[in-house]
Amino acid sequence: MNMSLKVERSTVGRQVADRLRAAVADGRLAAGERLTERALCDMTGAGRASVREALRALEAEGVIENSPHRGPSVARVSAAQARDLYAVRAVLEGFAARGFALHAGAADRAALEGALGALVAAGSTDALLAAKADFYSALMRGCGNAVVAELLGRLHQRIAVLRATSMARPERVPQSLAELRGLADALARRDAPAAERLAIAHIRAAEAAALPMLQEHTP
Amino acid sequence: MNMSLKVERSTVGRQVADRLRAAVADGRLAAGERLTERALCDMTGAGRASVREALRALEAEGVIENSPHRGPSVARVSAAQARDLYAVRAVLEGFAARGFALHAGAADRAALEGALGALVAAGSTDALLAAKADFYSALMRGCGNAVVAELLGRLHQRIAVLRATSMARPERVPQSLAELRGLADALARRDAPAAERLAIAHIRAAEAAALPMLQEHTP
DNA sequence: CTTGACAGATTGTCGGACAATCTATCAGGG
DNA sequence: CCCTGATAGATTGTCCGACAATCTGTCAAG
Repeated sequence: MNMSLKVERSTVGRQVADRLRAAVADGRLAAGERLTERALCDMTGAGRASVREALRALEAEGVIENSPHRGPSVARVSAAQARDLYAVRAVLEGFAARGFALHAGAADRAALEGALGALVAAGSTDALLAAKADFYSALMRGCGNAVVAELLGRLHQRIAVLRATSMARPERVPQSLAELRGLADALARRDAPAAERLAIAHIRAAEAAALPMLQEHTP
Repeated sequence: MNMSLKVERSTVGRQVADRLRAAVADGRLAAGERLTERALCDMTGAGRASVREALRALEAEGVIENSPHRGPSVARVSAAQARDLYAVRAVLEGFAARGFALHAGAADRAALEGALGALVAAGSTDALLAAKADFYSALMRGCGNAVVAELLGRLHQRIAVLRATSMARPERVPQSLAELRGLADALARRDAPAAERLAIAHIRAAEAAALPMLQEHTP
């Protein structure tokens, strides 16, 4: 049998973690905001044990920071940290793109193309984000390296925090789309060097668009 | 003031995590071994809350695996995972080496040279491991990217688990030392491409020495 | 204005308790 | 004999309450 139906055992702690993650990603919890356990208990209805569990998970992901006896707060991403974050992401995503070009299966290639189609056809912002997630999901599955997939997942979380502090720039969407199409073409051609180069260029462009917003806030 | 005297607030949970980490790294806890909270409480004298906290941290680091209602167990690293682990480590460490070559400060360069000196002069295995840790510590500080330093720290943890399952090969020490010296030379020359190439080659060699041990255990 | 002590708030940690769930053992049927 | 199903034990997930340790802000004294 090869049916991978993971039952996705959901515990309260994980639900709380998911809710907090989402709240941070869409800006309901601002960067630097302090989170008291009591408040989170009241907010979620969960007990302190579950809340603390969620906080540990988020802390490990880098979404929140915690110092003993002072309490956790939403991670504040400095300009320097953001630069480091994007640099590492570029390296890893370039590696993933190369891996996909070299040894991705037919299913993952099809999924990537499908996501790209949904990407260009997306009407709403939500649809666009969903298609983007699908695109990256296919890329990660097809790159043949579970570790890089895991690490990039966390980096994306942290960058999502960052993106919530700056703001969305709809004017960059067409440019970003063109970059992704170029990447997808290289992947389809199995052109590993080009894929790596384009993936890195894509991240660089995203960084160049996002960083200026931060420079002002963190002198 | 610029004196970074971090007080290293130690909580019981972190102490337990450190002890478990060490126990896994040196093989006292074998890969795949199940860990019951009760046993850990008795072993460490800490309460369940602290033990669970430590378990969450180790789980996030990839040192242990956990599935709800079944309990945690020491992570079992398959041959495929090990391959992925080394591949990502090579990419990241190459990136770090490049960064160090390009913009490391004098202090970090001196620390690297000092660690290399201690490395060749090391008499015991403990001294050798300590010097190696110093070497990597200097490399991470000098690479100018805190994110890659953090990620590599975790990867090293996971690889330590792996190394505990296979065994130490003292016959590779001279070869490994020569590789590190070559890397240090390239770093001192500020030769970024060579540094990246040598760092990657070093990881590849370590992988080639470690992987065969795993192939047999995980068919 | 700086320094020091004080009080409030919050976390770290423990112990106990109960339900939900997993695992292994064992009886019964084909 | 092998497979299926139920039962019991063990373990985790979760809550509650409690107390000490520590941080933070306020306020008085110099």
